[in-house]
Amino acid sequence: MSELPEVEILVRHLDPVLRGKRVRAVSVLRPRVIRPNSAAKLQASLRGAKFTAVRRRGKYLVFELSRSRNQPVQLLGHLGMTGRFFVSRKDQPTPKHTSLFFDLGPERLVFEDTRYFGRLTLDLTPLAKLGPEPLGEEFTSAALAENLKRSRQPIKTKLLDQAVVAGVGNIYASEALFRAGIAPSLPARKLKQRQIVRLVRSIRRVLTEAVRCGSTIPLNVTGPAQADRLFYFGQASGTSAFYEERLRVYDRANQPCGHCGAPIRRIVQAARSTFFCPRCQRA
DNA sequence: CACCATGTTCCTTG
DNA sequence: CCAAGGAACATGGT
Repeated sequence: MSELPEVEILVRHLDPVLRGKRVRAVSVLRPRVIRPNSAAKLQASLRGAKFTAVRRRGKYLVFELSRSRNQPVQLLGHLGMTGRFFVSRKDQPTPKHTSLFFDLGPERLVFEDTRYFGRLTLDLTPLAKLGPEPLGEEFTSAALAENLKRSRQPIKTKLLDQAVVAGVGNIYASEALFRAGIAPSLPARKLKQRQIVRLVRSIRRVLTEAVRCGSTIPLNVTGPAQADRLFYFGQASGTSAFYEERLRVYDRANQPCGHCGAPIRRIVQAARSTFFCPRCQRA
């Protein structure tokens, strides 16, 4: 969960379901998720507001609502590592690690998050710090080159910087570098122009394929609210294998590279796992 | 018990 | 001031 493609798919499901629904109340079970705003402030701002749209920016969900007299409110959501949003009937029990839920009348919008790294806030300043959308036209090789040219950081680490490109996480950073044939340890400023061009294309391709693949996965509705519209995906037994088959290097340490047969290696960079083919991605 | 995990922010160090 | 590294956040799986 929770790199750009997963958030994109979630947003596509949530948008038509939430549009027009009114927030009757907000129940905050874990006040820390609302940092830095207080729970009381969020409840006061959202009570009675109506969802008008749900969109995505980087890995953030942006909930747009309208209060009385058409006053717009925006709410920023981040899934962290394990966060999930889903809609279920009010008579269904909420899961164990529910951070918060919105009372929508007969239904609820539930924010479940096992590790509680996720966030929900009225503070929109995180959006201002994000770099270009990788699938938008502002993400060009010239823009990427500008961001890489002064950095000695390994390119893999640099791709995780949301100010460089918004939405790439640990899985797709490894995948994009594999497809571009670039060693993850290469210092960012050492990339040649043609490598940067290839990297931009690889990032776009990897993310686009993931969104397309996720869109075709039947939603996994196992769980406490089986009959309801739950937005789990890529998580359950059946769908997961299919979903992860597309990943060519991530979590494949010691398995043969699909291109050359050399064993995939796992290294640690900036305290995160990186997977790559030492033969297809030479330093 | 040890180590690992899809993310971000804050603190320290150079 | 900036870049880079590491801890912290919290819980569960292997």
